Amino acid sequence: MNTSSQGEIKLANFKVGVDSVIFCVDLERNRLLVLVVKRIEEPFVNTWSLPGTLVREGESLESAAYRILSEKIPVKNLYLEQLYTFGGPHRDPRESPDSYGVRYLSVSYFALVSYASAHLLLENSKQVAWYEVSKVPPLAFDHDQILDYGYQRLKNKLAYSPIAFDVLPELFTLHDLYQLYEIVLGANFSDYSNFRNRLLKLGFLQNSKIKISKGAGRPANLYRFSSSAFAPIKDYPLVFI
Amino acid sequence: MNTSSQGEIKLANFKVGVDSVIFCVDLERNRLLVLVVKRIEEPFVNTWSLPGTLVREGESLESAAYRILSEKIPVKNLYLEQLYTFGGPHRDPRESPDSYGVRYLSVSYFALVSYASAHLLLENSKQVAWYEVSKVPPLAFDHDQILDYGYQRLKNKLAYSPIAFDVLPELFTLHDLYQLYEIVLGANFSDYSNFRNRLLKLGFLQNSKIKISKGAGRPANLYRFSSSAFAPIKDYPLVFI
DNA sequence: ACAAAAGTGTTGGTGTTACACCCATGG
DNA sequence: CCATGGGTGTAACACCAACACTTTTGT
Repeated sequence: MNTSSQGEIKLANFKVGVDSVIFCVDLERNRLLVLVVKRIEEPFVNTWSLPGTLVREGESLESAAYRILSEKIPVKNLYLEQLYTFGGPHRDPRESPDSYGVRYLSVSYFALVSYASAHLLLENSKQVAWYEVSKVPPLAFDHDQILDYGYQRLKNKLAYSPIAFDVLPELFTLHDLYQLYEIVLGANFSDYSNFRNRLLKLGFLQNSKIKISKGAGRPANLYRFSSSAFAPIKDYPLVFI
Repeated sequence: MNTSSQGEIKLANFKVGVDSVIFCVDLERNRLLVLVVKRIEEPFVNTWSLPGTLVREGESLESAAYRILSEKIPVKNLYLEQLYTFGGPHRDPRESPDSYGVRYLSVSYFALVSYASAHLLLENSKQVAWYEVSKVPPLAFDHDQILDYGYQRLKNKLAYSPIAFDVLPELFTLHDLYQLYEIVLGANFSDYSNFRNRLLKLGFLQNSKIKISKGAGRPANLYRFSSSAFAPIKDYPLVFI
């Protein structure tokens, strides 16, 4: 960072926004949902957009991300990570010449939240909504692009990281887990029996021996993610698919 | 991004810096190098740091990254991608209370450049240097962290993406390619014969049938990366290791 | 008894690992 | 003719996809 002070060179001044792609897997109705909010001011007033906020004094990027999240849903049982930073000029219409040349930069975050948290808000105001990923309307700014990017990341993360266990309940059946993967990656992403064998062979799923019945049929075992059993293998390249 | 206008809430104002982790593989001496520059002003004056700059008016993040790059080396034959954005408060000492609360955010980029480009600069001033990754001195700001992050990314990219071919010469031997991988990933990352078979089976390496001799021993075939043969498979999950 | 849900087993095929071996050239 | 650098082959094994099958429950 050098500030060579030749006559005409001026540094840009930025406001920094944090926009989040918040996913939620609805296991009851087999849907992958993403959270959108309706803009209440210009630009793009009344257009759907990703939930976001501008970073305040003394606030970190991640805090800002958590702040908007917590305004919408309980911030428990979630996975959050930084996605990408979009910072080109002219990506925000507010960057008009008459606004003293202030630029708007957006640091995007990607989150996966538990359905239990999420559906608290399902009946909420008209300003906030969960859309199925395949049915999201056109979004404000470059948010369509950010959403695509986040969706890709979600699919990759699911294949290589244990993020599913951040949003499943403490105890879950292997069919729940399989279904979560199916909803995100598409049906036939893998044979159930092979999926099951692979996961169990990795050794971090603990059979609680507690049984749970879902109508007719053999009751399923409830499993638990054992972070202590996962710790030693966390740095190896694992594939969960 | 909502600008709720309650009394005391103030948005932070940012300068945005772009810092790059620039790697270069020296095939002649089996070293992985990273570019560092000596700071010529406060803060951290005379400390080594990653090459960076503050974003100017009308300039995109990537342009800024290319700008510093091009000051140091020819920006041909390189791979560049965004790494991570560090934006917490207090990461930059310039954020003192008397500087009107301006925050410094850093968008980091990661680059791999060809050795041919890089060594043009090897004899340069005392302000710029290539260090072996394992011997980099402590860096200014949080640049040690950024370097670590970039090194990780380099290793991952090499395993899953054809970035090596961006920095190898047009024609190269399979041993050159293997050596490049060895330097970055460490010796014994894979058996040579297996590495070779895997790469050839992927089908995008074109044998030019031109032979080249390296002292005694059988001459090696020169290969060429065929981007047209790679295109159809680029979206599949490939492993090059 | 039967259908539904969960869980187990089998089999052919493919990929990977760790080597040993063969080929072409310079000195 | 042999050391050197380059290239090929292969046996054992692990893994994986696909599918059939068994077990346990509710009605």
